[in-house]
Amino acid sequence: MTDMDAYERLIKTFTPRDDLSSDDIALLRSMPLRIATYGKGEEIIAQDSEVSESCLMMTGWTGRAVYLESGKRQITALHIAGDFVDLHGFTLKYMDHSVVALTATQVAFVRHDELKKITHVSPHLTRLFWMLTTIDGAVQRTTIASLGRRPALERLGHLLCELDCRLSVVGLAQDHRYDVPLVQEELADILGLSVVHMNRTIQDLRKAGLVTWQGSRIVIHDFGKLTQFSGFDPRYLNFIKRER
Amino acid sequence: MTDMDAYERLIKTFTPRDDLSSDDIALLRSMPLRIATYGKGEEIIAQDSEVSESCLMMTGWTGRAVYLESGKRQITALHIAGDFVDLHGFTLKYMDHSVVALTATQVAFVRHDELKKITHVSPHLTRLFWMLTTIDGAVQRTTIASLGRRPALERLGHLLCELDCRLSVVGLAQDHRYDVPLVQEELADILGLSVVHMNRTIQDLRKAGLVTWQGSRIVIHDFGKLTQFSGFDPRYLNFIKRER
DNA sequence: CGAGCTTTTGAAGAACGTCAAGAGTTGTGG
DNA sequence: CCACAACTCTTGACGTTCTTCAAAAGCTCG
Repeated sequence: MTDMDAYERLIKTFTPRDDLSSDDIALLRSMPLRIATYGKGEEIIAQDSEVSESCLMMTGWTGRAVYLESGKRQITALHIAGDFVDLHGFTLKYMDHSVVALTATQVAFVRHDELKKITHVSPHLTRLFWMLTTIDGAVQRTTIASLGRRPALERLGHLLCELDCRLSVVGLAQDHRYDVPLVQEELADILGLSVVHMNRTIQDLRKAGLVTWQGSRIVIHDFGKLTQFSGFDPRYLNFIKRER
Repeated sequence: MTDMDAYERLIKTFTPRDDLSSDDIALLRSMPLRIATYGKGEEIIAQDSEVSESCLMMTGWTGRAVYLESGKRQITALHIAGDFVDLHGFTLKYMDHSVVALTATQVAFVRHDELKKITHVSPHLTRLFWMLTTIDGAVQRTTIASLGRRPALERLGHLLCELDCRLSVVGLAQDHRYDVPLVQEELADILGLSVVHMNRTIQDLRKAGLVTWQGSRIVIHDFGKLTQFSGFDPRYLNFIKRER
């Protein structure tokens, strides 16, 4: 994990969803990448800015944050290793949100002119990059359903199930155990709750015996039970290999 | 409006965001379309199904509905003329939500093999189709921010501002007047509220003097005031012409 | 050890949901 | 054209969920 290079990281983002040809891989490897690091709390991309490159997560956690006029903040998405945080910037240019490093973070930037080149030479890779943005949309729809129709406890349970799946795929969770290096205020901004209610909801989840949660370490005791309780169905994550 | 053909409709979806060359237009016109109509309440695409075509809205209103185990429903997006409701199905195939006709509806289906062909022959059109799905993502992020951090009244105000903008572009709103052919239960499912609270929120909005709302007819008295009140910033809709 | 951050607790209130019923509207069949 | 059924909107009463304010307790790091 530690010494995985950025190209391998990128390749491993695609392979759970479709096979890559050796030409595909060679083309990916031909793209220049710019590695950058950020400290905890740093802003990687500013809300309302215009972008000409997009960033792939190597290590750490980032979030997409929307700051409202009221001073409130909503984190609309959480990103971990292998996620292309702002690939939508390739077609939009305008950033409707900021990207913040929630932990120390290493990312690899790809210039948009390189992505544009790919749309000219590889329809298949183009569709795969496109797919990454539509999977992102699927995750967002699930978030909308959670925020709109699930009470706090189920919302939290659903998030933990999603993180379990996503972290497992990149080797950051085993046996339904993983670290969530976020403070409760950040979790509250993800789940649309106040910090106080976030804290009480976590305690409720503990009391329900569904998870052990000490510091940043989370252990899900009965994953099936948690998925059922929170209405989690992993299919929206599209971890399925098919021709795309 | 009434006798606009499906190709014109499609072209008009792109042109507010980027210019099309005559080759682009010819290519779009070469795609076979299948026109279909649906009655109010009919399901156009079933949740959890696999799709091999995507549909462009010609007339009417549709919504993306997620049905939860609890029996609750969340409408994650609203679609009107010119919207490509399930273009993400091209890269995902799996539908994590259903598409329902909220009014009588006419749509044009495009087969995915035709879209695939486009990825082989037109990088530019490919990026434009891709853009439609990323704009969709931007709208979803705004929805997440609304559901997570805005109280009911502002949430409703924000929705009305968004609809005003989107309907105006396709000629279905003038002078901040338009029709919303939805019952309050549907609005509640969009805004994540109960029907009763939806009703009271609409009444609050009326009392605040911000809109007149009789039957399906909505008149926004002071659009600037409403945008300010609800924190609406239209930039996320990406109605800006630029090279994509 | 102390400052600053994070978690936790209590108490009070606001926002929103649920239940139940009445009023208004629309559509349909006789 | 009327009557009735079904749907939609509205209102009231009450309960629950969640927020806000305030402060205490625990943790971390220099």
